Amino acid sequence: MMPLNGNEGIALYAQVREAIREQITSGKLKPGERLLPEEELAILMGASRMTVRRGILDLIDEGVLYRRRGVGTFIAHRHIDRHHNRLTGYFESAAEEGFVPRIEVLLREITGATLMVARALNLREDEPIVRVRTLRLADDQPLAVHDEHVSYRLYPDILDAGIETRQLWELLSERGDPVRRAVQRVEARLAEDEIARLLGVEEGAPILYKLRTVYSEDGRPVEFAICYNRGDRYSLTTTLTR
Amino acid sequence: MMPLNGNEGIALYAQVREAIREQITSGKLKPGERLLPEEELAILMGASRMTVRRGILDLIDEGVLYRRRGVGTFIAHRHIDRHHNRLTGYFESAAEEGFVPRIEVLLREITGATLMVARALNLREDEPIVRVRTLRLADDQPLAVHDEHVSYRLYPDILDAGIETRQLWELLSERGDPVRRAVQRVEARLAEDEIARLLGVEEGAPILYKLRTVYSEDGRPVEFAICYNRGDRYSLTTTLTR
DNA sequence: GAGTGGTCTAGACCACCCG
DNA sequence: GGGTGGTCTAGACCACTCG
Repeated sequence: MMPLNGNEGIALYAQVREAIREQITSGKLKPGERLLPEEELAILMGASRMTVRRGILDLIDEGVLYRRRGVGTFIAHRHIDRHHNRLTGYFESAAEEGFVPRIEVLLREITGATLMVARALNLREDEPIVRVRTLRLADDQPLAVHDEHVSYRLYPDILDAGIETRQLWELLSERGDPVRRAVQRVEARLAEDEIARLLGVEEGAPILYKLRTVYSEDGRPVEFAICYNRGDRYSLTTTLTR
Repeated sequence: MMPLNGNEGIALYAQVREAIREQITSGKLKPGERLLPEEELAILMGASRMTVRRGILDLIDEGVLYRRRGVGTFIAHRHIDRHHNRLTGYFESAAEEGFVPRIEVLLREITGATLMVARALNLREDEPIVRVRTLRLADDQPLAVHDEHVSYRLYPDILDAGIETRQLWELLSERGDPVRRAVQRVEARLAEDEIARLLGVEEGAPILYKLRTVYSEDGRPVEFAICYNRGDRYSLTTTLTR
């Protein structure tokens, strides 16, 4: 472990974190081996113990390291294990997973909130909302139908903003409501007439049905989506921690 | 915000965190309002700024607070928003969600790893594994069929340990491999003959199909499960963060 | 008892945002 | 320019684990 070279503009704890990560990915530190104690790392890297510690804690959070009190900090096996709980847009996901994304707008309207939508968005029933129904295609094959809802009062001009090529909440971010987290629930269902037709599957084909509420930084719900995903082409991965 | 009373044995930052949380849940601090600056809180609560900060950061992680650089720390709306990414056992979940859990062991055997199992557990194909198939019931209604797999070499005596009433990985924890995280993938599928019969549904009924690999603290995969969940009774909730 | 991580302090300087 | 959070320091004491 060498002293850190002066990467100016990057926080020291981040440099510590990446230096340790580099030692692992380069194979100088192997799974199961013990990391040097915080104190020694601090001296070697020319940082305070608290700073080294912060870098280490980041890596523990990622599952790259683990520690046992009174014993030491160790390199975990299988640090391939990414977090799968990042909120990403359709185009981002496509870039990561390597497919060509396309979105077709099937419907856009201003209508009254159903009870389910109203509850999710913290509105009263029948309050005006913008509803956009889109078909999402991956490599030109239908993947999902989304029904997205936002409050019309909060975002009266959202329909003019190029929904064809952007995820709705990317637009919301630019309007001063940066989305920060989402809660989604999935179920298995069967395709019914219209959804089956749109997705190009038989009626009774399996559908991963997903309800997603997206919250802005300040904790307000800003978007609610009902998603019908083709069971044969769509799966969802999650990381759980104890 | 009062000075902390001497709750001995509890870390000061945790007391800070809970004191702030209490101010929010009791309504003394309302959504959208600004929290006192770190410096002032430190003085009021009789702790150092770094300690107060740590408590605040915990709450930000939970989505209870949010902050803007150079501006302040604010109380988020809707702090109902729990993290849904906690790895819990069937009996824990039942206690939280309020149903009566029951597990019936359908099959237990020592067999060779299929390719899928071997890949997940980092073994070679045909290496001996313990396989346990269980039926999980909620309020005496079938909910899911699980096929759980662990390495026979690592846990030769796992079959003697009361799988009927315990989740497999709870036993693993007691054997010195505390489970720490899991990665699971879900898809929608249709029930086929045997699974349909076991779950008490028609063939072609929707099934939430889940593959779950559970990792121990040190990052080794310790358990791999294939789960068939009844689509009409089972849903899965996840929190995503940006 | 020696070594480790867990907590905590009382400062400090900086970057950012606002009026 | 004044207030905020973001980073960083150089110590300190404690709790836990292990031989």
